[in-house]
Amino acid sequence: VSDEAASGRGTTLKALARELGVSHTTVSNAFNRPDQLSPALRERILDAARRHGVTGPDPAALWLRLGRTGQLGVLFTDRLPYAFADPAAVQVLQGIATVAEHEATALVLVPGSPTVDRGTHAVATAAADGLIIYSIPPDDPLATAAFARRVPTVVIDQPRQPGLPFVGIDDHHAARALTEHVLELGHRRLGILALRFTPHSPGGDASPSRQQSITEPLTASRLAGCREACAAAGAAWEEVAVYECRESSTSQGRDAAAALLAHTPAPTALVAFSDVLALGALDAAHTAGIDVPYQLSIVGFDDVPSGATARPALTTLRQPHLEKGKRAAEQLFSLLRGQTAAPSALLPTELVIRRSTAPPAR
Amino acid sequence: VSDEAASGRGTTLKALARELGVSHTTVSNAFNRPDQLSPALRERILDAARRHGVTGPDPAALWLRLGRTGQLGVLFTDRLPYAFADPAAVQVLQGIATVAEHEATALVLVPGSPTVDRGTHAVATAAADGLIIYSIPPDDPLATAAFARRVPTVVIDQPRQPGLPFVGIDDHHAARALTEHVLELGHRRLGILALRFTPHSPGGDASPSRQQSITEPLTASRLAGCREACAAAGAAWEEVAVYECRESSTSQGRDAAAALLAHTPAPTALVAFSDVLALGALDAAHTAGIDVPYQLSIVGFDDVPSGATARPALTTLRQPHLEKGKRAAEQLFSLLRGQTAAPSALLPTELVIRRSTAPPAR
DNA sequence: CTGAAAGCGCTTACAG
DNA sequence: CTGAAAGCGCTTACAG
Repeated sequence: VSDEAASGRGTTLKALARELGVSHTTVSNAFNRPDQLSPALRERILDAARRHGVTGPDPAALWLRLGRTGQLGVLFTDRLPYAFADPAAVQVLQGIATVAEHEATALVLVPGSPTVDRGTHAVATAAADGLIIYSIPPDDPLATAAFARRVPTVVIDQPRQPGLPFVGIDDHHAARALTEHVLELGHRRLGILALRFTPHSPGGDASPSRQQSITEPLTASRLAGCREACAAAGAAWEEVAVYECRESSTSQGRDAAAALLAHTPAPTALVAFSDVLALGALDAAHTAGIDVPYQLSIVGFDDVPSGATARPALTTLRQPHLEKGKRAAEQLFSLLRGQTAAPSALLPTELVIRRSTAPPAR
Repeated sequence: VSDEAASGRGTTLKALARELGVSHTTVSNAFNRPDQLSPALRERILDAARRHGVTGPDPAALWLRLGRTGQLGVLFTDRLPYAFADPAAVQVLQGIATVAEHEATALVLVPGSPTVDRGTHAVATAAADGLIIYSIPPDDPLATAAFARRVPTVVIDQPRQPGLPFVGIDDHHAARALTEHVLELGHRRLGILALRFTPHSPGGDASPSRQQSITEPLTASRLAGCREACAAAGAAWEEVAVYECRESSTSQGRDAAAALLAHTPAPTALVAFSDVLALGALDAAHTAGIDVPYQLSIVGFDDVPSGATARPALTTLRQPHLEKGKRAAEQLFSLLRGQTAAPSALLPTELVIRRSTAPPAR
């Protein structure tokens, strides 16, 4: 019974059975159905198992036999490493992890793919009984491969899929409320730090014509919300400068703010689609010697902790990230238990006014 | 060929073979050994597969048959959800994810356990070819269960295991350097916001006698470094107030600072074992109307982004978190490829002096 | 180029 | 209370 090293696998239950002179089944029962054998024999078997470092049946065999792995798959954006750069996204994952810990369930984080094929493979192959999909472009091969699995699935934010429960917020409404706040302060020349328009668009200053080509639903909804607020306030949308940020990072926020501020006339208020982006803009303003909020107002979106402690503290639109993750995980677990799917959840958002906004100068 | 819904599994290669009137093997070859059959037949098979939503062989069967899953297990602290609250820890995970994405490999995040049994089970059962262990107490059942797997394993920070490669920093030396900075400014009354002493200790003010019972190697090393610096500078260790924080969060930092500042005489400098803790202390000082750095110096440990943008910007000890994760993942991949283990890596650290430290008042 | 056979490690009726 | 048998879905020599 010492083929462990060679096989890369531990001692098998069968080997244990042979050693003890009992049947394969009996060893299995010792682990799974204690009532099927005498306590004495069971102890003898468990003892031998311990001696051989066997903690239980082989997980690969279990999966094949039982058809479940006890693990949840998580598609955490199409660019796994980038997602960790935004605390808002991390909170979503933390929410998922909170539920997973409680259920003693492991989480399989599936990376998207530089190359299409291998990415498809990783999702198709992920050892998971169900999937949580967070912020994936609707036409991404990752999403396609995920849906092809046909396992219980819950979607957070994007992509909404007919028939699948999702958890999210009303992005349109939220962006409108945020923009209204800025407009009500009297600003008319706005700059928007938007998120990406399509999975592979180049980023940068976005002419109105480029705004036609947006395929990312989240960006489209928010931009539409901004536009609606402007229309209601009688502010000309053509004069709103939009900059596309490819990812939510402070460095993109800095670049975007610098570009936006170089417009003539310069915007008096910047609306960022994430706090991380807004924090980058804040930094750019500091560097340029621009006083926030008296020379420039900046608003974010998300309400991450560092926005609250920034100087000036960031006005933002709060959304419940932790709750998003928790809800999605809970829904997935009830799906897995065969309960009928909970209805999709639209979570509440809230405008949080702090110190980074003020009426325009002059 | 429509048992999909029932079985929870997709169409099998066998079913495909039956439908096409070819052998099981031939279908397998279509996926794995294109040279074993005619291109025309291969296309016919792949076509049928597509029609049935079959993206490849069943992953469970593959794992059992081939003995590998193509996934990496990650034990990300013993309390998975808490780890996401510290940006430093998240950066480690980001480093791991960067390499994983590049290798198109999924990551299995295994939660620790409220209850021992189930936690043990989750590690024992994780669908992983190798393990990365990050910041787990040496005697945690999670660690024990992980080592029992006997798969290629790399440890980050803790617990160092004879025979296993690890990636980390010299905590003793780093803490000493940090403390020396404070001492050189002239401070003699220090307060230390330490990390937990043992997995289940209560936290709070830590008398010298309680300091004897530390089992967490990281806390022990750092405290020893502080102590050594004090001894070298002739500062009495008995007068250094130590507070044990159970986890690295701003709220623990606030509580710790409040408790430490209530000592008589109050410390003139606070040394925190993480930036997140230091940021909490900074907040507590603000709230109490204490001016940092002129009435109180605060130093952190880690160098997370929000420490640099805090007001005042945090003096800290930088450690390369991203690099820790990357190195560990790279070492694990070379282990998995059968290369000899790279030697353990001790990564460099650096004292970063910013605005949160100054000579003591008076 | 194709197909029948063995076996990866296990669980679950089922017969004793 | 115990054990022999079937089968989960696949790959890999091997014989044709």
